[in-house]
Amino acid sequence: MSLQSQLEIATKAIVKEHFSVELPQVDISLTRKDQAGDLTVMVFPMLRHIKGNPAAIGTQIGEQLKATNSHVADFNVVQGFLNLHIEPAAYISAFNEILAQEDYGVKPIDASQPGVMVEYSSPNTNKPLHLGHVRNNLLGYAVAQIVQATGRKVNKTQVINDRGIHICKSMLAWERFGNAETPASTGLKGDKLVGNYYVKFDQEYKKEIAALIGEGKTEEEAKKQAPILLEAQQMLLKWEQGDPAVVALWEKMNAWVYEGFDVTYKNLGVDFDSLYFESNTYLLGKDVVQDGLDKGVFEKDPDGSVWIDLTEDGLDRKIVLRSDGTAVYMTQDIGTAIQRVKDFDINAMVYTVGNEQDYHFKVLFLILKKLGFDWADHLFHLSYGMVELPSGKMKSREGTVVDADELMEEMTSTARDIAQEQGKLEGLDATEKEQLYNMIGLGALKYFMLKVDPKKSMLFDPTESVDFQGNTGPFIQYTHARIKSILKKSGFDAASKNVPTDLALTDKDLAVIKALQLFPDTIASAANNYSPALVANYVYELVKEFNSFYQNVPKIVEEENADLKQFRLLLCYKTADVIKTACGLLGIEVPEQM
RNA sequence: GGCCUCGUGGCGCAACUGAAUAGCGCACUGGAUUUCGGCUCCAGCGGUUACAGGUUUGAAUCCUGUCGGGGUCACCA
Repeated sequence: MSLQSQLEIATKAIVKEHFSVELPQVDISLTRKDQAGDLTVMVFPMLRHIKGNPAAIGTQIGEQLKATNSHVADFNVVQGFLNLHIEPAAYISAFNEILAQEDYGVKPIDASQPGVMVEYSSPNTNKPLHLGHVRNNLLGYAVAQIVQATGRKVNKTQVINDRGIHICKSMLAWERFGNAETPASTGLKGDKLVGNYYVKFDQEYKKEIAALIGEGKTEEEAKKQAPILLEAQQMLLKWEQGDPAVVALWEKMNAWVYEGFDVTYKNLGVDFDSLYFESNTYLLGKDVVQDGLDKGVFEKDPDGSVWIDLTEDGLDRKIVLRSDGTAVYMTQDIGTAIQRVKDFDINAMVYTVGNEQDYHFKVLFLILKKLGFDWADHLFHLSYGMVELPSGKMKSREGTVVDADELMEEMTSTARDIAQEQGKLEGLDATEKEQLYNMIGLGALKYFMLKVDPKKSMLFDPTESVDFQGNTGPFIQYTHARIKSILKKSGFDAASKNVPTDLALTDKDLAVIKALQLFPDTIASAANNYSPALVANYVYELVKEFNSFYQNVPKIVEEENADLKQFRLLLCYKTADVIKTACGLLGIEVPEQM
């Protein structure tokens, strides 16, 4: 149990004894650096339960804590802040506990409890993944890892939008202009090839529109009447009717896309435990509509369309079934959610989807709740903002798409330049070097994207992200590599893992222990908030604290006090370990040397 | 226009969800180390938290309004 938790319990007990009040919770935070003390008990929030002067209450609690708790060496009270001075020995024993844990910070999975499904990526199959997908994938994957680290089962999934007019457009253009090209014959990744034909379709479509306008039609008419579009719509109908030729083409081209996606996912370092194909799920949810009508949640209009009226909840009236009886997006999502709970042992779901769909998910979750599903309270829309580049905005419909593969390639290439110039790469063969460049380039990309609060739109600056200094992935990786180097040079032996509690430590030693101690709480909080940024910021803080220690402490390798030397090496060892684990949660690898 | 969301030093981001003098990185200025790794560390400069009210012992955070950016308002997905 962490020091904080122990002191929370102790404080509650004291308050109960001396003020006869049961506090629901006690806030204990790290003492600000400019104040004396280690941990601070917040007295202000107690004023709601205890009447009196905050300083006096603080003093009374402080005196009791000092008298009864061996960890508390002393205290001071400033206004409503009770600053506790903790015995160094308490930190040393905390550190000993940390050392004893193999997977410090990570809880083993409790298979008996229902899990969480985390959906991310969910691409369309008509074009390659782009910068927006990268943020989506990194966020979804990291959240999945973080939630899993708290001991919950996690199922990573994606909904593949494999049907619809968009893929028919690619299919049609390929059929017409493709000359039977294949990924094998062109050497192109399958998703790129199919994406090219999507672009080709659009070009032809625009030509036809221009021609029709030339014939005197309005733009609106032209857009609806362009022959190539009509043909694509025809193709979609045929697909829905199961036309063998169309289905075969559809299967062939989608297969190309999946091969391409697999490569991108592999390079990004993400994976999935299950897949949902929209071609299988797009009809789901219709049966629930009747159920909703019976329950009075939905209402039927005279034309046969079915709606839900959410005006009382401050939202709109939303359609859930068309007048021709076919499903809409919402119907499908309702059905898919229900299906997932049937398919897997889960009672919570996270949807990683851009913030342009905030409204959709608000409605979806509300409908599911009104339909009475008990798991509907545990749905979360991991909503994220757009990624912009220094040069301007990035969005697929504006044409200037940054391709995910190319982005990763560029990051690796930049990392290669920097590392070749200033890296320590002795003893690495060519393959290992390439792996390292890849690790650094991707680490830069991932860290930069994940350190930002998901819901905010962000600016991705590739150059800044690969900087070896500052708040970047490579800086963290570098620190890890350096620690490993120190351990190697020192002949460190991890077998002796017990630090004598009477060892005299400096503030810098203690500061690193304090930082290490925060790791489990950080993971818990990141999981509760579905926020990888908390983990990212934590690693950075830890790394800074370590560097400060490293700089201010005499050379460890030459330390003559054997106990102190071993302690400091253990501190290095465990710091490296936590950096690695924390980065792992973010999908970032850390090198042994760089 | 309605609804949602964001607005923090020149730039990029924090602030444990209401607490102390709003932190950090880049950039800029000085300094320390420069044989544990080229790095790193220490210090300085720089903010009326878009603006105006309000609630509170206490507000970047909650409420109201204004301004500005983004999103969304399909029997598309």
